[in-house]
Amino acid sequence: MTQKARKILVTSALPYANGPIHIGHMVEYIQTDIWVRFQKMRGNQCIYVCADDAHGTPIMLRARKEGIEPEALIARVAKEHKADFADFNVGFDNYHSTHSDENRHYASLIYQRNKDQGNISNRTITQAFDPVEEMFLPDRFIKGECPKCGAQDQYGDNCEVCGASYSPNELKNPVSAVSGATPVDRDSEHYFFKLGNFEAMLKEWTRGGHLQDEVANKLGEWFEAGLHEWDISRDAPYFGFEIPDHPGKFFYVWLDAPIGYMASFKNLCDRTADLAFDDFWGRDSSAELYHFIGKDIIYFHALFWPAMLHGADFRTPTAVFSHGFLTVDGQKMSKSRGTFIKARTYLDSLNPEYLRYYFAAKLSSGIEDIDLNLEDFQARVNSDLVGKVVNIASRCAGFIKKRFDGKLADQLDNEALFETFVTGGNHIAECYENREFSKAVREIMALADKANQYIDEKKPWIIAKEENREQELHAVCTMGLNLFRLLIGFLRPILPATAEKSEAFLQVPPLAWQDLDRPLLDHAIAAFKPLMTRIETSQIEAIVAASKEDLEQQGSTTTISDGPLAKDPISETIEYPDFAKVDLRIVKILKAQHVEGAEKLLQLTLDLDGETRNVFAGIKSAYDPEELEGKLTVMVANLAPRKMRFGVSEGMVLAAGPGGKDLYILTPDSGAEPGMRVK
RNA sequence: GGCUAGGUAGCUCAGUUGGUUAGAGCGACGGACUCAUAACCCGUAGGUCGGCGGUUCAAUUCCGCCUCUAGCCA
Repeated sequence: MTQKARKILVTSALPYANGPIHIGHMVEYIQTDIWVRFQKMRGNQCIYVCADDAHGTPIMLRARKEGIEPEALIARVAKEHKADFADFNVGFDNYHSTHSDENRHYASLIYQRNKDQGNISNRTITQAFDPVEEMFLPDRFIKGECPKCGAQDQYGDNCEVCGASYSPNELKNPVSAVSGATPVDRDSEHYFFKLGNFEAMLKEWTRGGHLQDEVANKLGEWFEAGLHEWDISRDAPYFGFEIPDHPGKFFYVWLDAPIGYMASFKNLCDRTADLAFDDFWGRDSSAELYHFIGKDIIYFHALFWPAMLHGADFRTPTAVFSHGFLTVDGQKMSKSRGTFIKARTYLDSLNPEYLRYYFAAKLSSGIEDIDLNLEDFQARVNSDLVGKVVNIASRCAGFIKKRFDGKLADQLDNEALFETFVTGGNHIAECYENREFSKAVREIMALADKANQYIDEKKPWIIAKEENREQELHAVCTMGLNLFRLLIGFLRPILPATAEKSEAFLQVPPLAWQDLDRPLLDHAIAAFKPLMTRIETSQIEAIVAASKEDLEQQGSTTTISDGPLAKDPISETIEYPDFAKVDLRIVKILKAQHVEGAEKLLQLTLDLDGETRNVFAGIKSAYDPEELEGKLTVMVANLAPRKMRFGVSEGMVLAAGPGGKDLYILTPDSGAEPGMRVK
């Protein structure tokens, strides 16, 4: 099987340079790295580049807040990012920055070529402007009351409480999140990328096998809605590249971010012999180009990016591979639960190979989210890697060392079994190629089980005690170690450091896939040293605890301005008669049910000492109906009935919290009975 | 609100182009073994395949509605 080596360029999405890498990010870099290492093991030319995404308003403001130049901020963050990736054994061939000469060059070139082709337009738009800071405000830097539900402290594009989407100028009492000033409208000329010019090209491209089916489905939505022009400019002050010939106007960060892939590759070309930029990016390039991304940024990579490239006479990607998000113990990563785990926090306690293995065991070619279940993580790594795989070497190595002077026999005990492994390897390779890592892992572990069964069947510890069976013992242990060698070869893309240690133990050069169909015979090996140790519960607890500490530290440095009281200050003072007008009563929740078609509401039937009330409460996101029934709570009993879309609501139950899952209804102390007044 | 995905044993996941007893690993329980990092081997128990309705001789699998989880809506 002498296949011609493929030329492949691979990227992961560029991490944003205003914060640390966390384990959610690592899903993508680990997934990509495994695929790249596999390709390299297969003998292909595979180049993996990435960079920090260093531009934009958040970075400018963050630097300002820290009292440093943006360049200093991004230099510091780049150093941290590189260390995190290196320590997770992510083997970039180059890691660059979007704030680089190469990127400025390609951003300007792509802009200019598209402009020459008539793909850029300009017009004046009205935007919110902070008169104190003298800057235009991105939507997420404007806060105010939700125009639909009145919730406080909502961002300029949508409400976290009721889920409504709106434009920033609809917010009530808007304030700039930068200065606290009230924004004013101001006109500015902006430049737009005419995505509509590429409709035919994109329709063909998105259905042309370059995307996963579910992603192509999702994009159908955009085509139906019609392709809008994309605003690619921002006004000064902005940290980014000034648009050629338009002083004071800058490229929007999302324009030059994907161009960072090219810039990083160019940077590598410039210091590598025999690596030519055009071979990979020229319109007629025969090389393969793959982008690994999260499902949240499909839009940019599957529409704007191919269009920009096409419009600028560059090749388009061979494929864009999207993956899902990481949840921890079934929920979004949470700082308060200690599951918002930074890469560095993990590395302080645990071997990166564990997480690489666990992610691999969960990753498929689809875009489903994957869950890091901490208990399962520990059990699975200990059982699969330590108990099964590494143990195979451990249980054979001693005999070889003590009885055979560290030398393997010149033949295998069971060639058929060895062949089974080799054949299994073909399918495992297919799984890697198709990014079905969880399938690959399942098959590798099934083989590991077979290896342990084999050893158990042969019982070398019994043979060793009998006379005249030296040769048999030698062959069995040689067999065991050869099976181990294949397993490590198969796992090498996932566990590069463990593979390296194993290669040192076996005294062989780095394993390539093509080496795996022949056994290692008549060969001296080194003394066995434990390759990997078990995960202790205390190590996981340490990570969770440290992640909670991070939160506390953050809390103290950003002063005390983050609590509920700061977000929603105490209202103006009232007199007792005002309060007395509100008739609060204890009620029993007789019945709670979902309301068909309502996203936020539960319908409650409340018992008020014989009288029943029908109340709609916006607590669906926080409570299951079953858990409410039978509970006592507090209601405003004399609130005027209000007609809602789903019926008349006769009062209001009291609950605290910012919204979403964080809503807590009030419960009286035991002894209270329905109908009692609260005062 | 619209859309794209997902909801299968205690946990993590396979699977079913609709068809007799729905699978694996881990965990639990029982046994065996001692070469090995209390690892490994053999066996047992565990599931109204998210809910309701429809199509069908037959649905976990197809269709509709509902519900929960995640993401996107330039």
